[in-house]
Amino acid sequence: MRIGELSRRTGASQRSLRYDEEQGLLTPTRLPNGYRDYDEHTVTTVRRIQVLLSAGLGTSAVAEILPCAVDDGVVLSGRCPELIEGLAKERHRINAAIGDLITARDILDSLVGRPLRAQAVPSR
Amino acid sequence: MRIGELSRRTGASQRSLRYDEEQGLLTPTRLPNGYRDYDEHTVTTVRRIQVLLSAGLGTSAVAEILPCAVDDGVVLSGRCPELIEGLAKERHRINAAIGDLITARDILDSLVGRPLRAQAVPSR
DNA sequence: CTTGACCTTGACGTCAATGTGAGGGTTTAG
DNA sequence: CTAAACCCTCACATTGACGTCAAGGTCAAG
Repeated sequence: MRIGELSRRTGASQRSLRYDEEQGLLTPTRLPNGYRDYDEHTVTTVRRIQVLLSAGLGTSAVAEILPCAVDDGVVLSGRCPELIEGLAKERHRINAAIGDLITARDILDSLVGRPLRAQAVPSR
Repeated sequence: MRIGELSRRTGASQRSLRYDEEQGLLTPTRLPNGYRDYDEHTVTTVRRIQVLLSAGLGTSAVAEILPCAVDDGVVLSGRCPELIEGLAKERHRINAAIGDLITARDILDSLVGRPLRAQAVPSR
């Protein structure tokens, strides 16, 4: 599929898709006329990218992570060896961010007079 | 207290503190020599600002929210009338962000082969 | 052949929060 | 008096993920 359809189907702007490619997150083939040609699978990949970026990972981090998840969604735990360390670090960052968000939400709630629920921090 | 001490006690850079003032988040008085003079209470305020900003709220949103929480930490549910709407919106945004973070964390976990736990999304 | 929808590359603009540096007062200690 | 540690106000630089515009190729329909 070409960039327009991919954009429509993912909600990502064409600019973003080209930017993702520039950053090594996507590697579409080219049609004879030079147009980008994405395969069906890419729709899923783009959604993953959107989630990871919106979670505050940088494009470079996503670029490291992404190729490990490419194959059919199969878990490739053993591969991507020295990467796991970085992942744990990102995971930690994310847990911290979740904590911050919950704290912020509690502040908002306290302003509205909404009682704070006791609730487990969703981490491990 | 002057800006140096406030910076040390909150971890915020002096630049950030001046920026926050420029954005209307802080309104220190001035000493005869022109130096900013913060009261004790400001330490708490700055911490709140840090949490809200790191939660993705913009300075303008924080500027709206903050004055409602100023008085001794007492809950001012009734006041700040038409603001509550905006707060609910921010709350929604935050919950969505939390959801994204959890999704992202799950992606990371699935890469490491860590099993996903069933867990409640911490919202209401 | 022309119109319009689609695609290309390239480059400059934006936004928010903050870094950084210049140039210059003030206050305390020696 | 002078150095050192504070503080001040500009004001330009930076970062990341885009938006936006320019100038132009491609292709199917009429």
